[in-house]
Amino acid sequence: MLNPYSEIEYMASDLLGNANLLVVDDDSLLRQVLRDQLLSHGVGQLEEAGTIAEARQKTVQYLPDLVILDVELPDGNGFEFCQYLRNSGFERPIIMLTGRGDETDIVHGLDGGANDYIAKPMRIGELIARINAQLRQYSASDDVRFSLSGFDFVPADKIVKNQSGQSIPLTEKETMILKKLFRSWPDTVTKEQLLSEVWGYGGNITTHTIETHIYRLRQKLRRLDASHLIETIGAAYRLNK
Amino acid sequence: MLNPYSEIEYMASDLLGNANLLVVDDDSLLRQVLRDQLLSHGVGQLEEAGTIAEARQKTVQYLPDLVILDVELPDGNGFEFCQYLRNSGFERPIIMLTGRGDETDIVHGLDGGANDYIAKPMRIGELIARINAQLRQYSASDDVRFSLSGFDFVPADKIVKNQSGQSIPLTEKETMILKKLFRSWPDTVTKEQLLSEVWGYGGNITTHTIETHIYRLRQKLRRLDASHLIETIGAAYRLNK
DNA sequence: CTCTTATATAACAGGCCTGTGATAATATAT
DNA sequence: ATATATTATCACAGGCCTGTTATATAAGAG
Repeated sequence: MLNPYSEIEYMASDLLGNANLLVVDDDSLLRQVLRDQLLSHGVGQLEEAGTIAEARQKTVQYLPDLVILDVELPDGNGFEFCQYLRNSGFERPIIMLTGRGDETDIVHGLDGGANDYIAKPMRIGELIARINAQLRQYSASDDVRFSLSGFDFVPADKIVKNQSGQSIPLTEKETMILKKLFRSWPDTVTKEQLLSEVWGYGGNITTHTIETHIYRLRQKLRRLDASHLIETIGAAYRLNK
Repeated sequence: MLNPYSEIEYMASDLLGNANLLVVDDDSLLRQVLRDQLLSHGVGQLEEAGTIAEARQKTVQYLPDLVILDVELPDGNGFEFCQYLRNSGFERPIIMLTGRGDETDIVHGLDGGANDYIAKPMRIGELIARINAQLRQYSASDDVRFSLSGFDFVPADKIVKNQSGQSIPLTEKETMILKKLFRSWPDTVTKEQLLSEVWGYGGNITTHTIETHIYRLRQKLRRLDASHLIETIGAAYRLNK
């Protein structure tokens, strides 16, 4: 094996269920079908837009985790909106959808910043799988952001925010621990897991050090009225909704 | 705009040219076609494998930046090899290739850890675009690794290595600066760019601070016989091959 | 060539991060 | 209920990180 230590599980870890999707398409019938299918396949939340203007507004309002974007829209085309989103700092996955399966379109879409491109009529299972693949990749990206019951965690900035807009800076270690906790949610994370994930194999550290770091994290979270966020489950920790 | 400050360029930044691809397919004719097409489209380096055994060996030997993987192979199937790679800690993009365009296969492939899935016969332009899209995403991921003329830089571990195996730890700021330099290569990076990228808009910092950090980086690099790596170009810095 | 400006090098010091020791509180077992 | 083990809380101190100040060197202008 290339790396015998990292045993990565490509299991569910319910990415879909925690995802908030935005579907942009002018065909309201298709939107209806997508809504039914996606929600029944476990998508957490779903917003819809029929025009680019509407999509722009909803992107700001809901900051979706992933955008499904049709190319042909009444007030413009999806390629331009995709690039607009990218230039606005929107880094999350965009899956383009189109009736035309032209190679030119696909290249155009992908080179314009889309993450994936599916031709209509698309198969719902494939769409779900591609959505999952995108969410999985994004969750391992540099600029991932986590949210849980109103609290935002931005690893790249090393801060946690609450709904009131208060934000508290985290240290390096605190950020790594919290990242592991968020990524593992709703599962628990043992101290041994934290040891190997955060400190690696060179870390001559006892589990007591972890307890101290958790204590400090809780202190900071308390200042955001989120003292309940980290709960102890036996010899492990877990994020609490 | 969602974020008026981040103006991301989805331009070339020659990801393809610096990429080392591994093509796994038992059809040697197809491999030949792919080789010709990919290299003529600017792919930097390309390795080939006709069997899983061979693919396994070449993955370890060359650590390719991206794997193009056929499903049907003489000594096993691509799905299993894909999962094997993931369980071995291989995090880089895998694009699966298959004659069958069954939805089941696509779902199976993507859920098994593949990043993308293309049905044969594939169009070379689409393949290139999808390769580019994957490389782009990977370059923004957590576990990206950079290499330049024998020097390895692993942002996640905050270390630089040379061919002799010597490695030197970097500080947070040094890592961020080096990451920006590698990502921008072969372009130059001005001090203003470093200011906004590394320190952001709250940083009450003069450009002189950057000069000091570059100095410290060069000191460490000198210990790896890589003193030439960072060169000064006017008011900017650049990585030197 | 001289003056001016930009960059490189070096040393300094405050501050934050982090692991550990010590004690209290809580959970678990017998 | 008592003893034992585990976890939480708090204080401490060494060390590393980082921005700044100071000086030397190099580059560029006129």
